[in-house]
Amino acid sequence: MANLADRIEEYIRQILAGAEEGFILLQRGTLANIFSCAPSQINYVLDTRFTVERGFLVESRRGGGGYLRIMRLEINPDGLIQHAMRQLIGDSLSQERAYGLLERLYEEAILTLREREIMKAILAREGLGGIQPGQDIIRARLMKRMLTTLCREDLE
Amino acid sequence: MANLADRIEEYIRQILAGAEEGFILLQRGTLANIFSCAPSQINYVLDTRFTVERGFLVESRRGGGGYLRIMRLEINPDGLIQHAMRQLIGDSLSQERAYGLLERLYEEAILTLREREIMKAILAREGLGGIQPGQDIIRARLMKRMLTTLCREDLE
DNA sequence: GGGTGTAAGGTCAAAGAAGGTCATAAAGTC
DNA sequence: GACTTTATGACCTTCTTTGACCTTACACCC
Repeated sequence: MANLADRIEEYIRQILAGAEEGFILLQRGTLANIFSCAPSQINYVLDTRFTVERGFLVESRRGGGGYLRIMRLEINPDGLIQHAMRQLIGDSLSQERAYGLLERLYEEAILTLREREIMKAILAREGLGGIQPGQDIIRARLMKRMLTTLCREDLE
Repeated sequence: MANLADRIEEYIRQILAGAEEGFILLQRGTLANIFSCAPSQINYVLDTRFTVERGFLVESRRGGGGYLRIMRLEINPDGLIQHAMRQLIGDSLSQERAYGLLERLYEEAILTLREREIMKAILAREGLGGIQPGQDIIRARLMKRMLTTLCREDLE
């Protein structure tokens, strides 16, 4: 059931979890070799799974001695929500990015599982389908409202 | 009586009954193969038999490694959530009624304070303002989706 | 310092692998 | 015979995987 992309993601997360410094260095070719796949598959995994919304930053370098540098973004929990709203949400938000962000907030223990699932139910395409003006606009608005609510001091 | 749809339903129920987690993962193609039928027949069964009203929720994923995820909902017909759901069927929902409902669910300890506030933020007039088709319609839809989520057995 | 060879990683389009939808045919039911 | 439920097939959308081709960095040589 677990496809290649998921297995590669798992592998990278594993290594990252064991990294003292919060980042790891990998080589694309080596990784592709380990999983016997096309090198560009690694890019696909990085592009879809190790996104900023999910709390990762990827840098790379080409040429001899090239590498991939994958970082976990550590932000203090207090600032995380505000940061998310400013940097990541904006006026329009796709389901993919919304889900990535919720995943991240859950991993940081800012949301409970139930809270995350409630929010996913709302922000899903099926939930906001057929809406005017544009579901990405509404999604951004609702996400901000929910996160703002969680920042209220009386909810600590 | 033992038509194809009924037999497929029975098969899925059987597997689901043995699932600790309250959900199962299946593949549409595999299932269609087992019963030598068109894949869309599986959708027919899911659409007619594994509905929210009957206590199930279905999610899916396309593409390589795709699946169907069929979840059981905890259903107690006299429960507050079920009562609320019945009222929402085919209905529209004002902010006042929505808030009232959330209040009761909180008092009955079905919702945490945070959950209640998240849901209020979503269902508020300011949240759904300027939306087409009609904010009361959308509010009912979103409320139903949230309540359904709360019934998922895998969130216990 | 400027070629140039080699060793990385990047991009993008197309093929493949799922599941979804909808109109229509077939089978039951009354 | 009319209505409802079930079943199929053609066509669509989404997600994954691959491969051909491109760009960047370094090393080495002259």
